[in-house]
Amino acid sequence: MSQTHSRLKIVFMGTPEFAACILRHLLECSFADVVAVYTQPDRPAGRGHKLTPSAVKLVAQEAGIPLFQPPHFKNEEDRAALAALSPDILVVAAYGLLLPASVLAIPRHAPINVHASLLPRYRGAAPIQRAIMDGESETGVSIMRMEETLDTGPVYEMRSCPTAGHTAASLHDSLAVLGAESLLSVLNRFCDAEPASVPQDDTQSTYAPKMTRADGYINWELPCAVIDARIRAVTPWPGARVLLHMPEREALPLLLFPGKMEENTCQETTPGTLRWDKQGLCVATGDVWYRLSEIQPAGRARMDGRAFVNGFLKPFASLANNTGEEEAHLYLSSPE
RNA sequence: CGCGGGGUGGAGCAGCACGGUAGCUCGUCGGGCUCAUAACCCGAAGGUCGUAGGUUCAAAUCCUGCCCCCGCAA
Repeated sequence: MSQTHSRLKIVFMGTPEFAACILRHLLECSFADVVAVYTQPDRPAGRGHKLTPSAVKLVAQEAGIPLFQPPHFKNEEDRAALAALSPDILVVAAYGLLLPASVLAIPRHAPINVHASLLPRYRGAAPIQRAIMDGESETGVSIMRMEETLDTGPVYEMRSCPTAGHTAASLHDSLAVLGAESLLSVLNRFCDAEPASVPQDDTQSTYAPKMTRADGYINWELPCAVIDARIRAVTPWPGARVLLHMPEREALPLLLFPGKMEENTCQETTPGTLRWDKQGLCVATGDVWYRLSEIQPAGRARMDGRAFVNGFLKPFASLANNTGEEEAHLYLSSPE
């Protein structure tokens, strides 16, 4: 692993946690020096609209690495500042900016990118969520040479990872680590010469557009497996959103978290119907019952199914009819 | 000063506009029933009602400051 060649001079560009994870790995790398970090300018975020630094910025600051936060590279002086760093390689991961050719041409060796999918599939902004949502059994990371067009460059290396049981959040974390490891492997080869890369087959490409709130709406008439994949894909954002309709009360907005598919069929029951017992609650889908593990009512903390039944559903046992198992109805949340 | 919702025994909630006995569904502990049970019956423990002040004969309830949590928005 140790090289007799000089260490690689790297400029890193990234913004959210996915990028921060990769940067942390890069900082521990024995054959690369991160000489500067670029990240998106601090933005107002969170309650109170406080100016918030990106995850990458925090890592860079802690490591004492020079930090740049230009809003874009349209100005000659910003490009010149980057060029002055004379990087061997530009490493980009979820930076949030489409880099112009004039910037991509700056590094001596190559501008390379870590993308969370098995290219050419799932190019674009939400590859992790989209892969889960589509029911893919496997996804992964790709290390590629950047081109002017988004996620189209030749690929140095890909590593795959199963999606089973993952939420977008957990898969994101796994892929960030996998991506970092794969990146280091590619960089290591760069110490000698630019490694081989294979062009993407554009005819096989698919696009993974950014997630929207509407992606979190659930159609209960679909098969349980499809619904489960969708809920996992939108967790934690935008979240599986539904409205709980109860007799003589305003509909309650709910955020659902991934649960478990039951064995027993619910063909006799209208999809979306909620049923609860001592263990918790289930909702009817197109085929089998889906047991909800955690629910978050509007304005409340996340809680398990039993707690939700105790506090929110039991009071209705008296209003509705009660005979052992109780039912209410869940409907799709409708777009305003 | 972006908008709104919350903090009540271990959990989830009700009670607060009309101040004055701590409620509900669970959990826990003890006992009973049962071949048995997350089932059922009986009983018990457990609460500074987020925090600091104020008003009042009296505050979970009204007023003010502060802390923490959640959603929207970014």
